[in-house]
Amino acid sequence: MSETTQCKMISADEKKNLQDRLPPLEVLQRLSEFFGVFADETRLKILFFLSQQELCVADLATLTQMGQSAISHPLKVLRLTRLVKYRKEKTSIFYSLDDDHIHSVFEVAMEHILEGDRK
Amino acid sequence: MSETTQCKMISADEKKNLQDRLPPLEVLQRLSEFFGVFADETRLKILFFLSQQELCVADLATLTQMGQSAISHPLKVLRLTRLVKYRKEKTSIFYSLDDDHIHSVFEVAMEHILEGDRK
DNA sequence: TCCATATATGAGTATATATTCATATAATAT
DNA sequence: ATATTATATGAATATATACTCATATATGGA
Repeated sequence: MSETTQCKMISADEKKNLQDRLPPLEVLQRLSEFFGVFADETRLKILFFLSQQELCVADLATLTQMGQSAISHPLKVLRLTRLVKYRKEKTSIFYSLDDDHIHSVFEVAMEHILEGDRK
Repeated sequence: MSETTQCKMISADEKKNLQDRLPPLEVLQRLSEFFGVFADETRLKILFFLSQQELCVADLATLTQMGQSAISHPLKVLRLTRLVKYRKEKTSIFYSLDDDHIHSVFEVAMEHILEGDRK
């Protein structure tokens, strides 16, 4: 914040224009939160398995070879961000994906990664 | 890892099948790193401004109202992940976007966020 | 050559986050 | 009722990460 550098290749008008077009902070916050959910290997594994089929918590723990609590916590994050939904059956809780966009998100990400490999 | 829960609604065959289809850990790592880059408001601001036009570091600092170092560090992350490119001109360094997918990434993310609002 | 400017980098710190452990809750079965 | 099973949750800890400050580098001009 306290800088001496004053390059300003852009004019005051351009500056104002650009700043005005910047999405509101609230939107930026929600965007970064959204991406943050995908920035974790455990949650990615869960999302992958759920993209294949509906699964209960215990099975997700088995599949990921992680503890039950280590699955419940990320599942809560996925619930709160509305990426998964669930239904109860007896004492089990079955989770499934709750967003059509998830596949698109992965596709774009994979494109970027694969493109990097080509270079 | 040391759990007693053994729900296993899925069979041993299903389990093996699902685990085999899971993308390799290296891919999952790179995916989570990729998303992690977008999980930061400062980097999102930088990416937005660069989506509008090529800019030097000092201008990015002015636009974001952050210090020069606070911009250089995230720029390094964006460079290493190949999301931005740069060119030198005298003592300035001009950054610009280096990935066609970025717009798609944002579009999908915005769709999710807006959909959540509707509910 | 010496100085000024623009940017990069490393260390330090403060904060966020993932995992573990222990425990709570909720539903079922005996 | 009590025990059992599946899941959720809170606290604690360990690790990662963002920002600040100080300094280094690199380029151009005097």
